[in-house]
Order: sequence, then structure tokens, then C-alpha cells
Amino acid sequence: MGRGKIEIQKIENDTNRQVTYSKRRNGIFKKAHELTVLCDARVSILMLSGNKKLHEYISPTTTTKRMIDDYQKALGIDLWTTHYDRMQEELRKLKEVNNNFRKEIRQILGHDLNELSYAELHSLEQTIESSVNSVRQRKYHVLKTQTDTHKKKGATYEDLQYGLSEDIEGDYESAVTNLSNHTGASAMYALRLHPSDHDLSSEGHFVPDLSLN
Amino acid sequence: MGRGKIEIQKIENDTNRQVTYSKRRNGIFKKAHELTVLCDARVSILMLSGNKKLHEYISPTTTTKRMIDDYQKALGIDLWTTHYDRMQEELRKLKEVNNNFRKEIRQILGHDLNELSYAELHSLEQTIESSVNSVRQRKYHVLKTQTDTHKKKGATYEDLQYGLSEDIEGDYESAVTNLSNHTGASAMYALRLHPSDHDLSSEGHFVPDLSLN
DNA sequence: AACTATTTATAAGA
DNA sequence: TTCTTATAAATAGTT
Repeated sequence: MGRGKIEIQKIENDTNRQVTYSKRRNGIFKKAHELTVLCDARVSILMLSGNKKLHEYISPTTTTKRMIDDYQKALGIDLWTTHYDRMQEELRKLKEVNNNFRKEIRQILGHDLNELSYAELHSLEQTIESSVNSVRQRKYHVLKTQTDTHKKKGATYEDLQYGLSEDIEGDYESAVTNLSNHTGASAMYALRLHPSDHDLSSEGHFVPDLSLN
Repeated sequence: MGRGKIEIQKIENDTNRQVTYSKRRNGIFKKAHELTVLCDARVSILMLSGNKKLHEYISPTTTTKRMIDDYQKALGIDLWTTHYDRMQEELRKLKEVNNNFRKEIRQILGHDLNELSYAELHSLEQTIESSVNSVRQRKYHVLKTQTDTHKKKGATYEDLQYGLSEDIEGDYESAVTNLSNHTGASAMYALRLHPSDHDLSSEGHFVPDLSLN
């Protein structure tokens, strides 16, 4: 398609070959883009000229990496995915374990109980009662210790009972924050006394995006 | 270049789009091959049609893998490593969230309380008390419902009180197992009333090996 | 899958 | 290079 027909064989004249490369490269990229738009396709083109210069076209709707991934998936081959596959499997398992933890915490905190049987509820009740006893014991232990310390400074037991002692009061005001920081983002569950029934997965917890774009 | 000029925008007619894709794909591949021969170039084309079918052209003088390697070398990047690093970061975050969940569960269940202040313990105690109330309420609701059903079959309230009714007894014996299965591997925490102080990370939970040898 | 009227790409020249 | 333009090639609509 030009002033004259040409044979499809290597153009021996260097300049000429270079010019033709440049013109035709642009032609192909243009057609690739038209195909992308016209047919909703994804195209990746890599070109190396004779003098080793690289040129690339990639449909705006994708990335070269994704195209290469799709290519490998489609052919069922594995250029470099041994680690990749293992990591994906690990991510999947961690996500699963994570969701189980979430569910478990919700149940321990008294939510999502509808699917539990009477016996399961009974068991859960005992577990939590046992827990509250542990906490209570520890609390009194701390109270006693702090009281002893305090008494030496002249504070009364009553000060502590009602949380009015300066030290303790200060502690109390930051308790929620402290525990949250201490156990990480998820700790908010433990301290929200009457959590709403909001979807937990959308309340500021780290929910990794595994889409791997 | 046809009977009529067309706008470069998505062809809405499905059949038409498919036909055009096929024709133009061949046109591009033909031109890619001509470029290869005329200009001594290397071309790699990957195409994904709208319906996710992959087509490929590769210059006979190279391979797709070599082109991808050249591409990465030319850009001074390593797509796989980048991806790998991102996955590692996701794994790290998930592990962290996971450990936070573990720690939180242990504290809700009344363990690892030593590092909590009096105020934190008080808050935790209230949370757990609230939880046990929820569970108890639900338990009685279930009990009431089951009792009503049972009465129609002639069972007494006492049967249920002591868990001796055939149905309920069967449930109870498998309660621990059921809840474990239900919430996944991690649920064992909720039901082990007085867990030892063993290292939790080595008790059958999924702890991914991230060493990636 | 072929046909063909047109449009588009481009080889050669400026 | 870039532009021009005659001509080859691709292809849109049709069969």
C-alpha cells in the first residue's frame, strides 16, 4: 500500500528499514488501540527494533503485568509462579482463619447466637462465666495491690472503690484507648459494651484486598 | 476502510463486534509479521477478546518469555518481585491482625490479664458480663422454644432443665465439637475453660510459614 | 466464509 | 525528519 508494491522480505537499506519500522510500528499501535475500543479487547504489544530499542502498546483498560498473568493462566504454564501460588494459598488460609476469629469474637461477645443450639449456648455461657471470674479475680488482685500502695500515701479504700483516686481515674479515662492500642485494631470488640449489629468487616479493621490487581 | 466509515467506539452489536475482532486481529497479526520480516524486529502480541479468549502473535525469531524478559530488563523492573513484595506485605498484615485476634480472644476469656490496669480490667469485666447476659437470654429463648415443641411430644420441662431429654442430650455431647467446627479451628479457645499457658501459636492453628525458602 | 466498495495505510518522492 | 500522494492493503457491510 504505497507508491509501489513491496515484497515481504528484509529491507536491506538501513535508513529505509528504520523509517518503515517507525511508520509501521505506529500503524500497528493505532490498529491495536482501535481494536481495544471497537471490540472491548485487551492488547499488549512489545516490540524490539533491530537496534534493540523497545516499544510498547498496552490497552488503557489493563496493564502489561496483568496481560502477562492472564497469558500464563490461559496457557496453564508457570514462568515464575511457584512462590506466587504458595503465597496465594497462604493468603487464602489466613483470611479464612481471620474470619473465623471474627465470628468467634462476636459469639463470645453475645452476638450471632441464632445458629447455636441450646447445648452450645450452655457451653458458651459457662465459658464466659469462667472468663468473667478470671477477670474479676485479677481486678481485685490489682485493686488490692494498688490499695496497699496507696495506703502508704494516705489514700482510702473508698477513693479506689469509686475510681476517684487521681492515679486510677487517670487510668480509667484512657482505659478503652489503652486496651485498644494494646491488642491492636480488633480490640474494640472487647470494649464496646453494646455493639450494634453493624457489619463488622466494614468498621475500620484491616481487611486486606486480595484482588491482586 | 470498508463500505462505510465507522466511528472508533465500541461496537454494540455482539455478533458484529465478534466478527470485527476476528478480522482486525488477523490484520494486526499479519502486519506484525510483516514488520518482523521487513525490519528484522521482534514482536510479541497478547490479546484478550471481550469474552476472555486469548490470542497471541510472537515473532518466529524469539519467544514470549524472552520478550517479557527483555521488556523487564529494558524497564529495569521485575514484575514478579514487585508482586511478590506486595503479597508479602499482605501476609504480614494478615498475620498481625490474626495475632491481635488471638490476644483479644485470650483476654476476653480471662487470660493474659497481667498487663491490664484496674480500669481496663473493670471495662473488660463489664463487657464480658454483658456478653454472658446475651448468651443467657438467647439460651432461655431457645429453651423456651424447644420446650414448647417438646411439650407437644410429651416431654417435661425438667427433662430439658437437666439436659436429659434425648434430643438435647445428643446435642450436648457434641456441643464442643459442633461449635468448634462451626467457627473453625480457632473456636477451641472459646470452649477450653482453663487452657494451659502453652504457646498458642503451636496448638494446631494455622500458622503460615512465611520463610519462603 | 466470500465479495467488493470504500476507507486506510504506507512506499516513494519532495 | 515530516509532508504529500499515488497506490496497495485492509476491512465494513453485504451476500
